[in-house]
Amino acid sequence: MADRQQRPKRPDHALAKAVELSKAPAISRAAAVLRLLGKSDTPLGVQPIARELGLVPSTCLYVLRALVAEEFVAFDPDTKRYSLEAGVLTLARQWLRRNRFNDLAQPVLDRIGQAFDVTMLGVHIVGLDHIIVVAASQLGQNIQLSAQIGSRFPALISATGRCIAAFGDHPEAELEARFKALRWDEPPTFDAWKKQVAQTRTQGFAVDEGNYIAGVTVVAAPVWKSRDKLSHALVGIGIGSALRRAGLPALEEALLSAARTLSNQLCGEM
Amino acid sequence: MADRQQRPKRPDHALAKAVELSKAPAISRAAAVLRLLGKSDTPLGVQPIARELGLVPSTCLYVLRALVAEEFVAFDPDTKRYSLEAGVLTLARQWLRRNRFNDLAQPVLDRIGQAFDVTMLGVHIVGLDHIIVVAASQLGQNIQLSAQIGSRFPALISATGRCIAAFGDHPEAELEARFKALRWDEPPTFDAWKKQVAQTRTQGFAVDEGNYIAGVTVVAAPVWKSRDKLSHALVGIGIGSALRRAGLPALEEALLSAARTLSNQLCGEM
DNA sequence: GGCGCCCATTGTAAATATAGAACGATGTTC
DNA sequence: GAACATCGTTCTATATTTACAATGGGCGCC
Repeated sequence: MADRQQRPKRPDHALAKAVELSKAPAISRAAAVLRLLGKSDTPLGVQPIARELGLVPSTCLYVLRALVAEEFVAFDPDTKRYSLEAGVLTLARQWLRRNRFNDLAQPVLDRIGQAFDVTMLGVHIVGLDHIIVVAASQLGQNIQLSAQIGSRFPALISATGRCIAAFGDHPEAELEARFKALRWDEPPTFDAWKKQVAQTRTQGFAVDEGNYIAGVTVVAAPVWKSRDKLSHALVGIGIGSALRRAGLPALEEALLSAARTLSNQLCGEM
Repeated sequence: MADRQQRPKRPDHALAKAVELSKAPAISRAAAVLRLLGKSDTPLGVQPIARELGLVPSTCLYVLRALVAEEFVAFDPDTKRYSLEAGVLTLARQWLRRNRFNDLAQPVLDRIGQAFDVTMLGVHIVGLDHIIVVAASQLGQNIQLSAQIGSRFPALISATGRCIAAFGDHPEAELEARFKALRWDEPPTFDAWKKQVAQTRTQGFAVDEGNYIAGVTVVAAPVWKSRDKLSHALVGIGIGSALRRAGLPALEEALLSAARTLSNQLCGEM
C-alpha cells in the first residue's frame, strides 16, 4: 500500500500523461500535488514537490499558491513548507451529506458488527480501478474518519472484488489483466477465482477466506443505488477461526439481507 | 447558512477576482466548481454550473472533465450531470491522519461531553476568516463525519471568536470590521464584546451565554500547536439553563485544563 | 566566521488553454 | 406529433500561462 520511493529519476509518468491529455493540465497538476501532500508525513517545500512530480519549480509554485488561496493547502511562512489544509474536510463533509448510503448504512454496520463481533465497512465502488471506504463500524473504539473512512483499495481484491466481478458485467480480458496486478497474501489462481466469482453470482454474496489477508475472513454483499450499476457493498471482516466457530453462515445471511434492504431503500428513493 | 439564489445576474465576483490574480486560474475555477457541487443538493449540468460561476461553457466542461479524471467529481453519462465524487474523502482522511490534534482531542472531547452532558467540538482555526470543525463528540449517536466535522463558521463568532480575538494579536480595526459582519441571535455591542475578550485573555477561556444562539451557552478554550500562533480550540455547547444548574464553572475548568494538556502535548512533540 | 550549496522566487519567449460562436442532439411544450 | 428551446459538445483564434534561466537569500558546512 505504501508507495516506495523506487523512482529516483522517473518523476510520475502517469501525471505527465494526464497533463497531456487534459485540456486543463493545471487541475491535474493540482490534484497530483494534493495527493502527494496527502501521502507525505511532513510538510514539503516547492522543489521536493516539483522534483517528485516532474514539474518545473515555478509552475509548481503557482499551483501551490492557488491551492493555498483556495484553502486546500496550508503554507508555513517560516519554513516555506506546504501541507494539506482543513478545507478538504469541508468538501468531504458535503459529499457525505449528499449520499444517502452513508446515513442508511451506518446503523446497519453498527448492528451487524456488534452482533457478530466483526469490523464492518461500507464501501463505494468507484469503477474497476478501486473502491473507497465510506462508512465503518469498529468495536472498542469510536468510529472516526481517521480510522479508515476514505481508504482506497484495488477494486478486485478480496470479497468485494468478487462481488464487483460477479455483478459488474465487465469483459473477462479486463478482469484478468487487473486480477494479475493484485497483491494477496495467498493469491488464488485465476481459474479458482473465476469459480468463486460464479458462485458469488448465484449465492448473492462473496467470501474471501484468508486469500487477501492470511487468517482473516472477509464477507461482502453488493448494494445497488440504481438498477444498472453496482455502486456499493457491505463488508464484514473478522478473524477466520473465530468466525467459523461463531457461525459464518449467519453473518453471511445478515449481510445479504441488510444489503438487499439497503438496495431497496436506495433504489426506491430515486 | 443556506446560500440563497439572490444573484440572478451577478455570477460570483469573488471567483472572477481569484482568477485574475492567480497564475493558475484553472485551479481557482476547479475549486469553485467543487464548492458549488458541494453546496448543491442535486447533480448539476454543465451550463447551470457555468452560469452560476460566470464561466464559459466550454471552459467549464474542460474543468469538469479534468476533475472527473482526477476522481473528485462523478459524471453520470445518462443524465450528463456532475456531482462530488468520493475522491475528496481520501484527501480528508489524509489530512486527519497527519494532524495529531484530532487523535489527541477525540478522547478528551468524549470524556468531557459525557461528564457534563454537552456537545463537544474540536475546531481548527484557519485564520481570521473562519474556523473548521475537525472533531466532534455528541451524545446519543455515533460520531460521524456527516454530523458536523468539516463545518465552517466565521472566526469571530461565539466563544471561539472571543478566544481568537483575545489570543490572536490582531489589529483592532480588522477585528471591528469583521465583528460588524457577524450574525448573532443576540448581538453584543462591540464595546461589551471587547470587554469579554479582555476577560477571556485574563481567565484563559471564553464563554458565550446566549449571544450566538439564544438560550445556548458555548464555552471555548484555546489550544496552541506552536507557541506563536493559536491554531485550535476545544468547544463545549449546551443548553444555558441546564448548564447553569449543572455547574458551569466545573465545565469551564475541565475545558481549560484539557486545552492546556493538549497544548503541551502538541507543542512538545514538534 | 566565511564560503558554498540549495532553495524560493521573479522576468521573459513560446507553447497552449481559454473564450466565443456554431453544430447536433435531446427533452419539452403546444 | 411537430416546433421550439435548451443543453452538451466541437472548432478555431488569441490572450494566457507555462517553462527555463537568472537573481537573491538562507542555511549548513567547512
